[in-house]
Amino acid sequence: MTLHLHDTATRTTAPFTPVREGAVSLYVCGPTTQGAPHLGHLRTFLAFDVLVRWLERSGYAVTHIRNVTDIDDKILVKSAEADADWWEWSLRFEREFQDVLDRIGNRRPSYEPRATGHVPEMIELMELLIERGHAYADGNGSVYFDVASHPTYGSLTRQSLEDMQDAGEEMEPGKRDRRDFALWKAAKPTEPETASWATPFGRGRPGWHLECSAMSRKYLGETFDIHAGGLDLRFPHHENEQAQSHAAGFGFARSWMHSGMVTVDGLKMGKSLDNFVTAEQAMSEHPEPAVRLALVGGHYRATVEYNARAMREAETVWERFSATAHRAAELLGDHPLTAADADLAPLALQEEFTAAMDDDLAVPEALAVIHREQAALNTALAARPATDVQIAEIAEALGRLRAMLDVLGLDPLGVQWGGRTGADGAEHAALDALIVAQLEARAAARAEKDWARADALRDALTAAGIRIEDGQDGARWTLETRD
RNA sequence: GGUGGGUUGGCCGAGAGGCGAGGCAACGGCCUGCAAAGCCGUGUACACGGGUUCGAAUCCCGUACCCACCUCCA
Repeated sequence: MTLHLHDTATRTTAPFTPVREGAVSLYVCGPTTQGAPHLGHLRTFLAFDVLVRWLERSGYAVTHIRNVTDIDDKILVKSAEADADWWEWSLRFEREFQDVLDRIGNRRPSYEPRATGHVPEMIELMELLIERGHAYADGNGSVYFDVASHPTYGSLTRQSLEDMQDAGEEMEPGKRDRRDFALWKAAKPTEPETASWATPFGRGRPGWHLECSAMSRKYLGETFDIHAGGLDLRFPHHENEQAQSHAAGFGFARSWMHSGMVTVDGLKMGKSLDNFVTAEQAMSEHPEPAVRLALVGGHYRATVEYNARAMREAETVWERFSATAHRAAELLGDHPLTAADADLAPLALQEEFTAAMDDDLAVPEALAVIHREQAALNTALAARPATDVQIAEIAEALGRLRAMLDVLGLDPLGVQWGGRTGADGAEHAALDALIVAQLEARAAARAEKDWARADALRDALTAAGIRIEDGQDGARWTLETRD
């Protein structure tokens, strides 16, 4: 089986064939930097991070573009409310997004173009659309897309113009049709001067939809492979983008991928319901890889519910992955496959894992394969491997486990999650010396069958957050990460 | 009103006509001085009502309920 991906435009899952052999051009709608990133943002960017990882693992060179909408109505409103410059406000959250995505192990895109840096490209596109009869300037600085001029408008979301719900509000005076949308928004006298740019149509600023058409064209070309984003962007944003680009004569996205929403109590996380959990909040309450697992463990198109119970499960599962990998690494010592920067790319993956990922990134099935590999490795570790052959088998199993987990961004021994020790080297060594001394005292007590003393020593360590596991070759310790 | 998606065992979550996905929890066992960790075992679930079929969670018809989008939204 080759890679199959689901295209939300056709609602079919079909073999993936890129425009250029061996290369994939991907455009992901990025954040509007108006506020702090929440789990919904994380979910979407994580979903497509896994896509990129899998494409690369499959041998494709991926050009991953994710824009930053660094100017829009809300940015202007909120920054004004906070008595801050809009550009400062915007950059502040752009940095916060970057920080949070780094923390959760998201690979950075090839490029992250900002809307404000692409005004000339947008002007060019507007001129092209006006020339072709699909857009008009209202004379006051705004430019609108003429929906009626584009017969296939609505095709992405299978909606007909007639059935579109009437917004009911007052229509902007310059619009010919209520459903026409702004390509360019006229500057308002109340807005700061820095928030508008001169154009042949008057001063104004980018409309939300136009920037994506302009930037995807600039960096990926007039036709590219995949356009991705959150499910809630399908309409109007993606419908409008497609209308602009098609009307301009571009091939635009050959397929669309949309990630499912994050819910709380069954309802979509969002500002209006005030039920959103910020990325910062989630990651301060739970280990980053657990948050990642919770968001990435379900199928990317399915809704994922965020709650304490789900997080507890994610933490448990992550700890088990991590514990198995670390136990194997301890046994293997300085083996090449225990290194944080070990090259996992050449390692063969389980066939079932590959088949699952190739089937529209079926992560739940892929995880089942990982769990099986993990159980096998645990069993092998418990069997006191001693011979070279047995050790080599452990190494191979560890390599397979790491390689599969790495596709999901969850390699417990990788650089992102702290590598071998999970702690700073010097501190860890000092702690280890102290604990080992306690464990030796406990071993002595146990040898004398002084269980009270042995248990007291263990209880003291447990109270300090140190978990003791007695193995056949003595005790090992780990830090208890949970409360 | 329009357009999509969904309803699977205590919980989460795959599957999509016949071979018990998987995970978490629970219970039992092995191991262990005890514990922890690990391993093994135990659950006959597919919203409801009809129908098709030798056989349906999976197909068809109908019903109910939930969610998303149609306004800014990852």
